[in-house]
Amino acid sequence: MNDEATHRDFKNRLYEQFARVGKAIASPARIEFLELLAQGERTVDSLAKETGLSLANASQHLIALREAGLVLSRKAGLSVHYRLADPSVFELTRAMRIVAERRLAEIDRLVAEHFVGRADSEAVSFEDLLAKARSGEVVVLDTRPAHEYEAGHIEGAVSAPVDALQARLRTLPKSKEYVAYCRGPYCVYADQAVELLRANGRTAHRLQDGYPEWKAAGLPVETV
Amino acid sequence: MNDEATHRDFKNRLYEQFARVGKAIASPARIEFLELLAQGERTVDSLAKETGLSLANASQHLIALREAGLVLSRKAGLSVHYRLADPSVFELTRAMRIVAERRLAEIDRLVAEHFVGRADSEAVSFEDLLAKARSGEVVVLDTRPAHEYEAGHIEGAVSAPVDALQARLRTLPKSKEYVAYCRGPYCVYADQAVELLRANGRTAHRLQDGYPEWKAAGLPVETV
DNA sequence: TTCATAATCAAGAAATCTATTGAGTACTTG
DNA sequence: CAAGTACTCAATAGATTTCTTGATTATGAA
Repeated sequence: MNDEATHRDFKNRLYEQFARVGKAIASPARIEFLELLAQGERTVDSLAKETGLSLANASQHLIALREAGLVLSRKAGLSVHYRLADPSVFELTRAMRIVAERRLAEIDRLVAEHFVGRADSEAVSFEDLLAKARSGEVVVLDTRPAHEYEAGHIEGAVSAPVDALQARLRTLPKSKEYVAYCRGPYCVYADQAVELLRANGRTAHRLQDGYPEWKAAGLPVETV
Repeated sequence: MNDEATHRDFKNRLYEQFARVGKAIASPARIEFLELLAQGERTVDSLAKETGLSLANASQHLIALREAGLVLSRKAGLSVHYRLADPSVFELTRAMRIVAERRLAEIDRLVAEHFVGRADSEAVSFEDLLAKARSGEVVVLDTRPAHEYEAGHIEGAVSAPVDALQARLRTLPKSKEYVAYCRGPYCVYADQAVELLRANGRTAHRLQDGYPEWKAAGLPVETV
């Protein structure tokens, strides 16, 4: 087929290409962007503001992600909207997260410290939610910012951004059961919502994972 | 739960941990090591020789992988043996490969150039092989170096390193059908074996993927 | 004990990556 | 058209990564 030297050269070039993808997820800032983009399309400006990075810096990171093939962009008016290029990109971030969770003790320490009092046993699994949803007794609350809800949410979920939840309490009857979700396993919006709801006499639980995981599992979603 | 600043700090620390894993797969050399380690345990020296890196350099990369939690090591006599720390590490490399294949045109170009004449349609899928194996008419050839076969191989496969295949031809009757596999989709040993077998009047096909993929799929494996 | 081997450590040069700053471009609005 | 906004580009300092070289440690063999 090919000689030894040619083959070594091929391998080197191939691994170099794979490494382009690896390098893309080698920076905390870019990993955070990928997590936010897993919720839906976002502009450079909005990503920069949410993460606290300067606009120029955010732009450079996004360009790096685009050059590694992980995201795509489109220009609309003044803004440039970035989005994940392929579902496989979310799978990659998930694979990275799983390795980190299994192998880095530091993660356990951080999570235990930050989510004091969060009992994993209280979280509702996707199967549980699907079963409850059929019974009609459960209200699913999307606690992410409104624009993320609009970009896509769990079928039948109601937008209830955690900032605005207090004001919406009147519209949430005590007779119902609530399940709150947000961006993913480390997102706190759902936890905060559950806390607030319980403090106000509602029955509420957190969904085990977030919207991107739900969507990746092929479960029903809705876009406005 | 926690205030805004504390939460930002938690996120930063968390993404930093994820990035440790990302950084580990951001180097072509380390990616190659992970692919080799997916075949089974190997010593620093053997990895250095196979990849052409200096011993010190190989050692440093392996230490970096260990510190990121991706591999484990054990000392036996003079040698230190490294191995993948967890099946999730192979899944991570696979996720990276899939993103690269889907998103980087350069990969298609490289593969098309290097594997001239390789028809993907000729490859045998895992299901095909399982069906054929039951009929008993197929011989499965492991074309990797002997020590990789010994570290673990597809159940029922015969070790037939491609270097030694010519000499073994006499023991391979023309009446049988052969399926050759090796390290993975970009490994050429199986292609070379198929070529040699066909040139000598045998019916031979390449298996679609390699041993690590077979094992990850939960299909039957054997260790000596 | 002496020697050889396998691996790691330590130090340094070169390359690469990251964040910042300031300028420049494209587009929208008044 | 002028002003403002969103983004990118270009240049740069500082940090990090990579590879090399030579020394050091640990183990096994003679």
